Amino acid sequence: MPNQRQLQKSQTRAKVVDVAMQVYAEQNLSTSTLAVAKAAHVSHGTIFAHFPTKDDLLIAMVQQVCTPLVTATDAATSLPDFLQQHIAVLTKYEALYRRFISEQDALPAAAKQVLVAAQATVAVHFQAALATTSVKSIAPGLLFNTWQGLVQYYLLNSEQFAPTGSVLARYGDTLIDTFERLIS
Amino acid sequence: MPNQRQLQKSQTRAKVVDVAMQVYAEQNLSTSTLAVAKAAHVSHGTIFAHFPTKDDLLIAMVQQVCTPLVTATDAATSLPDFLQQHIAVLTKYEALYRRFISEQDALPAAAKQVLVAAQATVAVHFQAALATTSVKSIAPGLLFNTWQGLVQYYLLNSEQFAPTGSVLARYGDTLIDTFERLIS
DNA sequence: CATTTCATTGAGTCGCAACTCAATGAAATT
DNA sequence: AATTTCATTGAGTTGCGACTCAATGAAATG
Repeated sequence: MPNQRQLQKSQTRAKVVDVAMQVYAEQNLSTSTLAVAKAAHVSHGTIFAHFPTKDDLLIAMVQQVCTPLVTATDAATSLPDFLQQHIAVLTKYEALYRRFISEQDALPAAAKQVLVAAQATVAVHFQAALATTSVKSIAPGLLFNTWQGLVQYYLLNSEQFAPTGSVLARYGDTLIDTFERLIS
Repeated sequence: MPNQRQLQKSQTRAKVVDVAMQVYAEQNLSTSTLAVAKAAHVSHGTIFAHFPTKDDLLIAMVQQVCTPLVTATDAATSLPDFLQQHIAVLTKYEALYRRFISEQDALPAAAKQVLVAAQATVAVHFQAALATTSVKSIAPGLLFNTWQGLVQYYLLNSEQFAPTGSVLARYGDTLIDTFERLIS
């Protein structure tokens, strides 16, 4: 029984989160809430009518990104498949995900926890996928960290690797290939 | 002919940089210059008498860290030696170096350039060291990025890997061992 | 139709951080 | 000894960002 008011409210909230994700994908996390309000064509006060603090808005954004990460990697059937899926989702949220990992200290503790929890789950999915392949005698945890490190390294330095456009679109396949060679 | 005044001035400057490095190793880069002044037991104005802007102070700090990185890795004679040296220097500046890579967007462009240039030089040293060993047929650049990614991954997530104390002191050897196995 | 609810507004408050500058006094110069 | 230089000081200025709240008017309710 969503009446017109409730509908309007939830739409506004969704719009704010959506626009905030675009804004923070392009500008750093200390960008003002006023800038978000302007981009979303709502008043500054509206932001705070929906999110008590800026931190709460950030948390909502982090959740929005982490959910697909977890579900996509869960569906993976093999290691190559996992790597593909992982890159695919990250590519979709590339710019914003990059902010999250590179400006972790600007995130509230609660958001960090969400990020860490998601990463842990992805690690579990990695190891499940890994079990289908035979690899070197290296602890699976270290293999995951190597993979994650490699991907994040390209993300963090995307300005050098791909000054314009998506690093992962450009180097995703290379990264997958390199990792598969390393562990075989 | 360093005057007493000139001596005093350069000492003050050195002290400010030194203390700033300690402060920013512990707190994020948006920590106020006033906090640095207090920690260094100088007035707030003194900071700006030596550094026109906060950015200039940050640049001085980045240079202070990058110099030993470049010189230490230059001296490396073999790949294992390189990895050792690299970890050794990073361990010394661990907390601060972590800030630099994790809060790059808080750094002025000039500081970023210094960081990027240093990294490029270290990469060259890596490849020189790599030439002494025979490894898989993977582009040397990708191998370096894998190594760098692995190390930075541990640094960025040091809170999880080593909540108290140095991650590299604890995992440096593991990282070296893992990397050497991967490429052999 | 009258009354109440409530999402939205935007001007205003509060606090903090970078940066300024006239004043101070000790060292350098004459 | 008198005068000048200059490193240092810290109270003050400026700007900006998060957050508040009384007002508004359209939708819900009776």
